Amino acid sequence: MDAPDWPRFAVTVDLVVLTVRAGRLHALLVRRGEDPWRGAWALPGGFVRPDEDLHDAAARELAEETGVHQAAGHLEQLATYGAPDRDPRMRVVSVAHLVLAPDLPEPTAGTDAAAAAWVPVDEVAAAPLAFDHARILADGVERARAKLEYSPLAAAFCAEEFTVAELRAVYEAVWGRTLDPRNFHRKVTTTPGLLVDTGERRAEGRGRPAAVYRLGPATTIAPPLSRD
Amino acid sequence: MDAPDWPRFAVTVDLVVLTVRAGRLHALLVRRGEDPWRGAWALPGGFVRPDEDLHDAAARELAEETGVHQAAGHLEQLATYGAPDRDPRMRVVSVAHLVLAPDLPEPTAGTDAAAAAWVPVDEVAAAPLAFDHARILADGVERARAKLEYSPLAAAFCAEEFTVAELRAVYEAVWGRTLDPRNFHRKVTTTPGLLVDTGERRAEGRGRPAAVYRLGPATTIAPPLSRD
DNA sequence: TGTTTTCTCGTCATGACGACGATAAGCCGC
DNA sequence: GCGGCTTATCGTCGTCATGACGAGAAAACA
Repeated sequence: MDAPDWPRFAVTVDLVVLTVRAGRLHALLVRRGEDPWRGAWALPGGFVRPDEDLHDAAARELAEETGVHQAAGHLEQLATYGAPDRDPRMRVVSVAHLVLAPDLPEPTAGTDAAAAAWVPVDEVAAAPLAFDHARILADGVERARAKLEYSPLAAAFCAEEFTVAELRAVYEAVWGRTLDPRNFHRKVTTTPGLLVDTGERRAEGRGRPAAVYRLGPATTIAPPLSRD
Repeated sequence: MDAPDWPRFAVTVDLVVLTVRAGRLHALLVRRGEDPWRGAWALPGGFVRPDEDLHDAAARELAEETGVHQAAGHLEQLATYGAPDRDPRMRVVSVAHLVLAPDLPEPTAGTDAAAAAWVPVDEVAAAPLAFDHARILADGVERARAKLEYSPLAAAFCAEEFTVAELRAVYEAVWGRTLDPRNFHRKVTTTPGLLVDTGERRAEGRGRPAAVYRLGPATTIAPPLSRD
């Protein structure tokens, strides 16, 4: 009755892993060791196992291939890419996921990948990506930029405790523009439930020490911040 | 070299088809004619063909199974659902799509489906859906509600030419709340590029005839409408 | 002890919005 | 034809959020 004559596909997860380093938005890329696209940069990813949920597969590949453990940070599904010719070997449907991670101490400690590197997203155009990964990366970056407007997701780029200036630096790096420190401070500190003051304060070198906050229970920023 | 030992999955598309009828948001559901879940309501959908893009598969299934041609309306990818046990027969990964369609003259002229019907979304809870389709439908409805805030997508529920009152009726049906006609009128008519006045006006029974508009080139509504 | 740097609080004008009044322009029943 | 009803459209007003910017607070540095 259940004749297995349905078309069969390979299903993979691809990962758009973003972080903020040195004031710039970076993506995690790996260098391919096999054909096709041998030697080209690609998004980390791999095949989904037979009894594995998509989300679990993404988290596993993240840990396996990049050494990034999703303890901190944020993982969400991005979109699915399934053009018939996107992989010349076979029919592959890839469920792309978006990861926002704080800048890790171990930058590219990959177990599996030939080489992994953080690449500034505005320099990726110079190094063509394998398959349709350029499009996937662009979609992931756009999703991240959009979500910072109305969600507290910027904190996923920070440590658990952070200052307003650190949070603002995330926005400036992701959006590629400067924000007025005073208006930004007013916005994030007066949005109810967004930030919780830990009472501590921290001096980052020069200047007056900043209050240290932790993320509050708010899930949205309404009205949103605007990137214009 | 390419040993075909990768896990193989069946890939389907499922459709969340929404329309506004009689002032209420409806979803298009089909009644299943096969086990499992025989006799239960389900989302329309089907298997992706070996050489077919995901978007094309969704459009094909929409036409085949529901008789809805996507000439008017809007089709976008929603999300992908791939829990290992979501279908007891086999490992199925489903790429859900969201369709927003104007109220069609032929409501449920299905070619393939045993029975298809428009069901008000707030009555779906009374009739449990097959598989994880309740979750998919909820995600689709939430996506539609959210997108009306900042995009001109409400017009996808209308004919090509429409009045401000018709557009407002869409918002009220999708959001399940009333909006002030005067403030709504001000918002949509003063947002640059959102509406183009056709010069015509149309009398819908009682009351002063309304100006007839067509969608303009604007792609976003900023600042957004708020559903509170 | 200044000077610089950064954090934080205020001020002010502008713009968008919710609540609502008022007018315009068509139906309907008599 | 004439009010009455209904809907569309235009205005007004107070409130709130915002961008631009001034100014004080609190540290490091010379």
